[in-house]
Amino acid sequence: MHKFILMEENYLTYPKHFVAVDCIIFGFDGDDLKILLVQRNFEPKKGEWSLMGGFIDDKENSDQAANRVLNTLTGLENIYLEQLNTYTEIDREPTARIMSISYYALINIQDNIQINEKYSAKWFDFKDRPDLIFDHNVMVKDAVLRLRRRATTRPIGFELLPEKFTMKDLQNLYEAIFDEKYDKRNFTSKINALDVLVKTNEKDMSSSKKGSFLYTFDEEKYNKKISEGFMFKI
Amino acid sequence: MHKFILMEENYLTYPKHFVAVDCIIFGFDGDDLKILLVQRNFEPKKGEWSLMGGFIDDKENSDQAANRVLNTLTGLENIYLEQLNTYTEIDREPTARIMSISYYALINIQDNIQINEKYSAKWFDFKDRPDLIFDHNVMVKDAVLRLRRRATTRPIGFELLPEKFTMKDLQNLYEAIFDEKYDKRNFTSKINALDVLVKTNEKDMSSSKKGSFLYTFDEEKYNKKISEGFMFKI
DNA sequence: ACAAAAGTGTTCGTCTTACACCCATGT
DNA sequence: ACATGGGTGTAAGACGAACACTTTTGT
Repeated sequence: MHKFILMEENYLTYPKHFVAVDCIIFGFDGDDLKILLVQRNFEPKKGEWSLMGGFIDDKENSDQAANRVLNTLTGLENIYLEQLNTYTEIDREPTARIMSISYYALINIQDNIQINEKYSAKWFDFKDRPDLIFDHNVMVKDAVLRLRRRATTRPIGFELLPEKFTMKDLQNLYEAIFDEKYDKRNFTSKINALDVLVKTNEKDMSSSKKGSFLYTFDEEKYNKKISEGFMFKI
Repeated sequence: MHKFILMEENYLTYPKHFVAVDCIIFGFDGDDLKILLVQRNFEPKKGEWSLMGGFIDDKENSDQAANRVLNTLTGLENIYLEQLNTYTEIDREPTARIMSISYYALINIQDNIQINEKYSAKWFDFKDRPDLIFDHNVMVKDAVLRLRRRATTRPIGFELLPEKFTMKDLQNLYEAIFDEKYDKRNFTSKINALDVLVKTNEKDMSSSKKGSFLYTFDEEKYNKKISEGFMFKI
């Protein structure tokens, strides 16, 4: 039978635990959804692929830890990060009991990122990612579900696309996230109905002879819509 | 500048933390959404209202800890519990740094619950709950958002209603969760379209002279629908 | 002139919403 | 007989899904 441990006096007699964060880092290159993974350079499981993680320090909260980890790996600041789940199985890592709070990040690959070489990190096609250590596969599966939910709730492109993008880019992004194909006409009119994009008069000439118009997000309108609680359903 | 703490060798040099669980316990009495709160019987904030919580032991994961806490308070087993967020602000409690993983529970108040008297717990109308200690108000706000999301994704009545219930009960429950009123005819036909209820030939005579039919959930159909990924939108 | 991608509207069916009257029964 | 809550259907509008042709321009 289990010894009772409830919130009572004498805090200090209770056990303490290692707590880490692990980041599921999503990117988009215009065609495919990507995930940034690191190759472990220490035992156990040295050489295998894993999420980028780090322990939480005494002087930071978990959001700060996740930002720090991400910044150490990519040099980026102010990245979109969202807490997901906390994994607490006793034997989830073999070395010691370590709880882990997962975070997912959305980053725009085009911001030329200087990946810290110390961590042997690599972008993988999401659909073609390697098997990961420990429970990291589960974390990734949970994260993509959240990403999809988030994408139905708000147009997520802000974070994953460059400042200017074509309608095709945006459609490719949604198709990559949901692993589905959409009709171009329906997609366009749904996006236009949202009324959060601004059509610039520049064209991207790289993909066709005709060229396709570039759009930007109207951040103000977008934030207004969010605060009014709109839902974006593809 | 911050000292780097990343996942590397020498796990044991990293700091450890207190980690607790806190339970947001929802109930439904047929009319109103309820929340079960406990009055602290120790300092700090002795006498004030809070969520029921407890520290995570070395030999249990957080789900088990949440179940234990809930069981200690109510004597109930196998309650629907779902992990929510993890709160890690350094000063979220004044005594020591304690991280807390929140869980929400759905319980059917009619199962005559023997609340452990040691904890001076009390059911409050959700809309009329007292101010809570620390960041527990935030936890509750986050929890009700999740409850609403969950309720749009699956008919949640299983957990919050007694085995047999009237259509009115179910409507009252959804109205309580969303704090909105629905049209009786539309509600009924939407529920019927879901095809997960079984109409018994018993009536509840307590609410009217005519009496109203009692329903049960068809658990098999319900699980089948869930696995097919249906969405229940009110 | 042709190849290759961009851009654009309409129709049909389904779902959502608004709305009001009769029913069964106990008193 | 009447008061109380229970139970039911329909019409109008909004929304989602399916679908194909014209435009532009570089080669």
